[in-house]
Amino acid sequence: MGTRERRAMEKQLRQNQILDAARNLLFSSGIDNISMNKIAKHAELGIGTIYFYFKSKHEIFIALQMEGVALLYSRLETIHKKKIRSDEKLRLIGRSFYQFCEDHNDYYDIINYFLSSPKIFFEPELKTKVDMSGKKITALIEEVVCQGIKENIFEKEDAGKFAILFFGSLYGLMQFKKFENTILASQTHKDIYEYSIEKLIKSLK
Amino acid sequence: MGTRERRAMEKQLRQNQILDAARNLLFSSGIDNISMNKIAKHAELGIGTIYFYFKSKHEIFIALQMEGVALLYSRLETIHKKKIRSDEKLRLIGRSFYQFCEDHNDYYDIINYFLSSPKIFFEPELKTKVDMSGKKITALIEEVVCQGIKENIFEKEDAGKFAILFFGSLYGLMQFKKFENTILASQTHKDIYEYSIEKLIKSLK
Amino acid sequence: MGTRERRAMEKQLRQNQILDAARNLLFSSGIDNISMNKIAKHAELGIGTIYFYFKSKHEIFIALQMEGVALLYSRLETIHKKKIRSDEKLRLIGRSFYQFCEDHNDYYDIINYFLSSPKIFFEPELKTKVDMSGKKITALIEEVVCQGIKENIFEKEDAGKFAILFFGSLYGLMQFKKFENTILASQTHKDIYEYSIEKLIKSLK
Amino acid sequence: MGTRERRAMEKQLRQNQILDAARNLLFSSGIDNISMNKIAKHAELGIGTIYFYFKSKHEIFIALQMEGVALLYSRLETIHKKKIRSDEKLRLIGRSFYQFCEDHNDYYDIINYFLSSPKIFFEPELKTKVDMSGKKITALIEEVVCQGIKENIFEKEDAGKFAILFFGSLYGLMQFKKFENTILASQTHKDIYEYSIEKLIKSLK
DNA sequence: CATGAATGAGCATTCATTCAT
DNA sequence: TATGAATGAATGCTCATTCAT
Repeated sequence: MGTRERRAMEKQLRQNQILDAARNLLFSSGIDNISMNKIAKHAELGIGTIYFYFKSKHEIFIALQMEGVALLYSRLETIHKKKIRSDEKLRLIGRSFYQFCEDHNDYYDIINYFLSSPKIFFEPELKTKVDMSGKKITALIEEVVCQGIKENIFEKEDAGKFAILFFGSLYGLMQFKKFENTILASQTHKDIYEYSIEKLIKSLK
Repeated sequence: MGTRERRAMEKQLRQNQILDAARNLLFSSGIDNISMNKIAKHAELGIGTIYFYFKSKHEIFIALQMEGVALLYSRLETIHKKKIRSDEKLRLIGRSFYQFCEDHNDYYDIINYFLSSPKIFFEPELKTKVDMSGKKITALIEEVVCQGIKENIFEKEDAGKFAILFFGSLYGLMQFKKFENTILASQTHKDIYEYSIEKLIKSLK
Repeated sequence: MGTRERRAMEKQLRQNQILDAARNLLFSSGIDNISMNKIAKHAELGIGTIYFYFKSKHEIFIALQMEGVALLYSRLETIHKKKIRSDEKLRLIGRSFYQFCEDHNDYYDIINYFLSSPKIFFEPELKTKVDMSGKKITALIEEVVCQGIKENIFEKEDAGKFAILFFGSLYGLMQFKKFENTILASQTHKDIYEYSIEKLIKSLK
Repeated sequence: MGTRERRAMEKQLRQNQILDAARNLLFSSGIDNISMNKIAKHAELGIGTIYFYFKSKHEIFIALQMEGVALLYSRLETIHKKKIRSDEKLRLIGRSFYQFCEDHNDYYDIINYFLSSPKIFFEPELKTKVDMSGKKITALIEEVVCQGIKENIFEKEDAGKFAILFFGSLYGLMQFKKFENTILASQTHKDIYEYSIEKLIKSLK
């Protein structure tokens, strides 16, 4: 392995080291309690070093968000690759998103962070990056719907619109998890979520 | 009017004065730019006085959130009172929520703030308050659905669950507004939103 | 003494405490080594307290500058009040400025700071404040010149212009003090300065 | 061309490359926004490389300052070479300095930076370098005055002293440019400057 | 020669909150 | 009731410089 390659690898390593620290922090103290100095301390690096690898805090957040979306995407992709009916795929996708949010509170928080932050907040360049990574998710859902239409499982439909409805709805519903003991009263959040998946799928038929 | 009553009224007055200032600030500088000192200056009161009437910043935010929800509720209520078919009611409710978000970016931001902040964030007491105010919204939707079922416009249905699906979905979809030029690509957000309303209503039939 | 008066006095006191700290720091470590945190530590106050009394670092600098100019002005005023010929007054003013720079290296540095900082640097409001304080100096010189003209000591002259030439020249010359051992070579700076005063005065006759 | 010479030339080249970057930065973002890292990036060189050619930021600044002074000097020299009366020369020199400050705000700022920084600031060695480059300016003026004396245009005079008065005055007056709308009130800065040149010249006669 | 990763002190400023009066 | 002075930890970020490779 040449010097250059080793250098590149080390650079990658450091970046991961920083991202690891940030992710840990995110997980343990919530998104509002991450600061660059804390990340540095956690990563056992000088604060300057952090800035050497990431231009700003935003950039770290975005890297994390993209990690999260990539992880979610890979889960959904696995489902998409299965040889099963499209309606079943949608069902599994819905559940998979739920599971993802449960398993990765950290990534969920950060995706949420981007989805819910006021409109103009990130520099356009970064925003586009984030958005595009999100687009992969809805695109995948769209494909599933298209497939279902081809298979005559679903009615003819604007698959692109439905994909956004589907993902947007599930995202919105996830937020209600925190109302389990108040608004939701007697119902469990999980039940409502499952019900919603079915309802949405049925609306395609 | 007795002393006690006058006292109570004055208290109410002061509280409103503070809330007015906070609301103005929220509107003019965004949710991230509100500080207690700024509120005090705006309200032309001492900072100590603010803390006399609200014991924390959270409390002020919650009061504002409740205002927002109340405003939204009153809009929805107006619709509910109309003598129209339940499906039309749902349609109008959906649109009304959209309009509300457009008209009251300030309240939208603050409702969003509560809906999207990490799970354990507020003292339980305050949280309950917030949640309950939100419950009124879903309860109203539930009523509309029940009515529709009675009228045989909708199929028999778990109205409570549907209400949450309906409101959760629309809320989730609203967040995608900011992707109008990226994820949504060729579609307008408004179209997708309208499409979603119809889809959801249809799923009841 | 009422409460209000005591309060006002205490406020004044604190402000002076802060300004004292800043002035000391300025004197001991030069203008580039003053930071708000250092001022706070020196003043034995919390950093927040500093910001309670002064909106920004600029404001402290400006307060200091105005102190300095006021001090210089008072020295010049004393001269102006004397019952002596105007040419002698100018001579004393020139020397007085020199002495002032020697005695108050700290104030000299800060006046210099304002005089030599790039054009657009301060918020207009603050800039005006500073400028106006400076104007008093040139206005006083102008008066002296006018008086000299009336007394027929000086030729008829645009006193306003000359005042600026006079003060500007002396200011510029002061900067050359630091070249005493290099550019100035065999001459002493003081000699050149004295020579310049005389030359400028003579040019009025 | 031997190896050694080529080496020397390459060195010169690199230095210029760095200086170019620094100059550009100086011009485009002002003296307070230059950092070694920025210079490196601009010059498309490693930061280490910069430090190989200049051992500190000061050294770069000094190189730039000397460039500036050299440029000013060359302008003045052109005037000095003309076959015109010495008084006219002084007039043109004065105007030329004014024009130089207007044309080269960047160099003006950096010359100013050296002229106005607190006394002991640079390592003696560097300071001497800077000072000497400045000396050339006053020496040239001195020559002009000497010539004028020889030509009997000017009275017998200590030309060295006058040169410093002349240049110091004009430098000081330039600083007042920024007060055009405040202290200077109704007068234009340019008028005052012109007036001053004349006054200074007349004082020689 | 040339590189660029690493440092960490330092910066100006903000802010929710407390508490003596 | 009402005030507002005081706090100090915390924030994101910059920068000149070093040094191992």
